[in-house]
Amino acid sequence: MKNDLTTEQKIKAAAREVFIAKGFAACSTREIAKVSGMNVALVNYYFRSKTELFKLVFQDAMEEFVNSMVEVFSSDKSLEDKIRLLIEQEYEFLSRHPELPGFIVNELHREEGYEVDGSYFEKLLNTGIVEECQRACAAGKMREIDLISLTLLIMSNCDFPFMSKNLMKGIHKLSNDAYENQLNTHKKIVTDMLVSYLFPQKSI
Amino acid sequence: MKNDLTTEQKIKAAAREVFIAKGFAACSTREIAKVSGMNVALVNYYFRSKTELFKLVFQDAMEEFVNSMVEVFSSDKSLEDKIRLLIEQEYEFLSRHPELPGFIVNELHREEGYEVDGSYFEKLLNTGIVEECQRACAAGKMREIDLISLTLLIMSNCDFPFMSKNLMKGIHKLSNDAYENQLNTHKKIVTDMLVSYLFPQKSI
DNA sequence: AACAGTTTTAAACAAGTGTTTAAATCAATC
DNA sequence: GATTGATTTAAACACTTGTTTAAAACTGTT
Repeated sequence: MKNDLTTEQKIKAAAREVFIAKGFAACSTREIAKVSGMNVALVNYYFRSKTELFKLVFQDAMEEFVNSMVEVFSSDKSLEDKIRLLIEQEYEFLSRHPELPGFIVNELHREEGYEVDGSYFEKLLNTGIVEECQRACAAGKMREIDLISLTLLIMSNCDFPFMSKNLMKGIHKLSNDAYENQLNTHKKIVTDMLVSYLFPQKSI
Repeated sequence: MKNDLTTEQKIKAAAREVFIAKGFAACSTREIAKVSGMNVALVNYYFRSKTELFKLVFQDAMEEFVNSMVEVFSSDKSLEDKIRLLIEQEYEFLSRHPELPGFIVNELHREEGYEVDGSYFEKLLNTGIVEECQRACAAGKMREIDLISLTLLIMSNCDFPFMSKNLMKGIHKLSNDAYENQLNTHKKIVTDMLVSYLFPQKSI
């Protein structure tokens, strides 16, 4: 098993599992302790408080979430290929961490609570993607669009399909497997739609 | 104020407010009682339990959520206009109930818990929209797309921008007002993108 | 083997949880 | 005005919560 982990690591791993699955409010320190196989007191011994432990878990989640995008923008492909690659990679990443966007979005929602540490995103902005988009727009290679809407377009079409799994399964009466398949075909649709919207073919 | 409401109604209204704002787990019956201005025991007197009360609130939310779409599909406009109108109306509805999709998606997520009562969606299917789409596809008026992906496309691009408000505000360091404005311009983008994807211009 | 420091434990703490009880208040009927 | 029923109340219930305590067990060093 994972007996090579330290107690501290075991607790943090368990906390991540439980926090992401049920959210901050819906789980207890005792549950985290039980999942980690450790004593309740150890949670506070290593992490001071449930809240402090949550902050760590949330930060990690946020970093993973953002990092999955940074690589792509750092590559030296064309802008169109970057978008294609980004969607591809996001769907791959989210297949492995399907609960992550829901976790982040939801915990950010609960009473303005955990503010977003902007530093996560500076990394993303430092890839030069913003300037690249501006240049592409100016050169007429890409549709004029502000960065916020671009972010929204991509995240909406990548994250929401994973977040809304149970809702979609309910609406269309789908099994787990059926929905996984659906996600795969949806990825292609989203790629087509976004690329053809952002990089319209010139009419002759 | 709203003193014309019965005690039962006051409690249910308060429960809705608190449940939607913080989620089932993060709020207590005492908080609901306090917000409603009533005694704790009355919550159980009228609704048997916190869980039972939640089910009522969730059902109502679900119904509102779905009803906002049914009207549009029942109208006698062209399919393209229905899509346009649907997006328009969804953004308008979500401006008034911005926390609704997040509430639904998130509470459905928590441990497979509340299954989706399919009956909500039968109403939607009974509008004949499915057949209309199939006919439009067959006639080449609309891109071939399955109903699930169509649902996903529309909901992703309508709901996610509202659900991710705090995340987006954090990423792009926006004020509340700035984000409200952003939502307005995003609505147009989404409409353009979806319509031109679903109803592509024939190449000459 | 004795010590010091860290790690782990069971137990306790006060505060908060959902829910119930039994008495008090209210409203309407006779 | 007494009686019945529904409504409201404060108090209590047993249990869970996050956190702390103080003792135990373990570690490595002398």
